[in-house]
Amino acid sequence: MAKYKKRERQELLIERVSTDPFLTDERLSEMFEVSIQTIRLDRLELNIPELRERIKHVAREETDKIRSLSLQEVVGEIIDIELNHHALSLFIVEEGHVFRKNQIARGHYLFAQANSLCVAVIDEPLALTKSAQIEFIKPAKLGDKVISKAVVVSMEGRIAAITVESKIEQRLVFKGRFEMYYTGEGEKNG
Amino acid sequence: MAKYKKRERQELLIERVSTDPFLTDERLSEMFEVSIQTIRLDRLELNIPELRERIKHVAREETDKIRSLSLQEVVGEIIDIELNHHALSLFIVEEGHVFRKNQIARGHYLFAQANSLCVAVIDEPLALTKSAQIEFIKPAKLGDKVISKAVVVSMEGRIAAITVESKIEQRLVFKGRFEMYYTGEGEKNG
DNA sequence: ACTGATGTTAGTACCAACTACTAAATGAGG
DNA sequence: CCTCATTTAGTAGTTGGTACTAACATCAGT
Repeated sequence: MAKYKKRERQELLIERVSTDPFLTDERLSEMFEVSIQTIRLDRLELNIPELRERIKHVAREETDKIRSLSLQEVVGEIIDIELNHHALSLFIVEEGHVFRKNQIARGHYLFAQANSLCVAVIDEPLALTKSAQIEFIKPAKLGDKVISKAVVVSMEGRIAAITVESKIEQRLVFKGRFEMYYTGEGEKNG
Repeated sequence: MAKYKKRERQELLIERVSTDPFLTDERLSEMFEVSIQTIRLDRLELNIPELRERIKHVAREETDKIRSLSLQEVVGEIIDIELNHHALSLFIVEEGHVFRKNQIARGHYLFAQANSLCVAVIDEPLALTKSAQIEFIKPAKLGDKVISKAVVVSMEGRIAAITVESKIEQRLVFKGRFEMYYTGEGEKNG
């Protein structure tokens, strides 16, 4: 019994095909040392589509992803906002955001969430970060839902001061104080 | 002459196929009201591969993008490093990094470059950002090459202090002071 | 009006990578 | 030994092509 049992083989098959969708039945049959027909029966039972359909699917999916990635301009989803006063956003920690080793989110994603929120809360044509003091209190992990709240403390002479607090299940994980530079209609008066 | 001339048709063909790689010769022949053979001759002359190859190409390209995006773990390319002392990285501002309105790079990308560099320069199994004070001195624009330099000032009691300066053509655009928390082999002794 | 070049269409044989189906061989367990 | 599950073999048909040959069609120039 050099080969696998049906059950075993099918589990491995799922894994192989999902990590490399470009495998033909022929290649797979060589890998598992079974006939092509067996592979086809397996795919049938497991509802795995044929090579071409898999590739097509990948191609379709990925053209979609390009869109959602250029929308990654803003990190986190804004769930409440009152311009020039405060704003709330939600950021869910996904695989791409964490260190593989320990599943902890890279700091710059938490920063990015806070920074995006600061840009969004300022109701002016131009808003750029001027400076920030930030603190990472607890690490955020894969799957965590981070709620970030920005509060505008003051807006004077083209500089807004904003405080941000990010929490996971009510626990503070990040806080920061941002100074934003802005210009806009009011510029004529100043 | 309801149809197009050869020249015209071929130009349109390129456009159609590049905007939608999923078109079969049959669909294309209907669109241009010519025979399938004509479409095939056109593809041959224009070096346009067949449907399946086009799809495969898209799929491959995009799976690469995913990889390079999850490799976006580190923002910027490290060009010189001496562990626990200093490190240099290059970050080129691309379309995805800027505000569409004014082509200015979002602050969190400059932060991410600096932050990644701080993580990289610490030669310990775990290194997390604890706090940072940062300043954005001048905006970085589309196409700019940002060189970031991190210098480790001290490493004591699991906390490293690092200063970072980022420049575009010798001009300072960003600076920051990072505190990194780290643990490693030395943990047993502490 | 005839000739030639260019462009278009038709048709055949072949390919990869399948699906869908039937049928036979093999194995492992009771 | 028998039996049921599993595996293999083999055939016909599909899609979306390549590669090639041959037959038109069209128009331009002489």
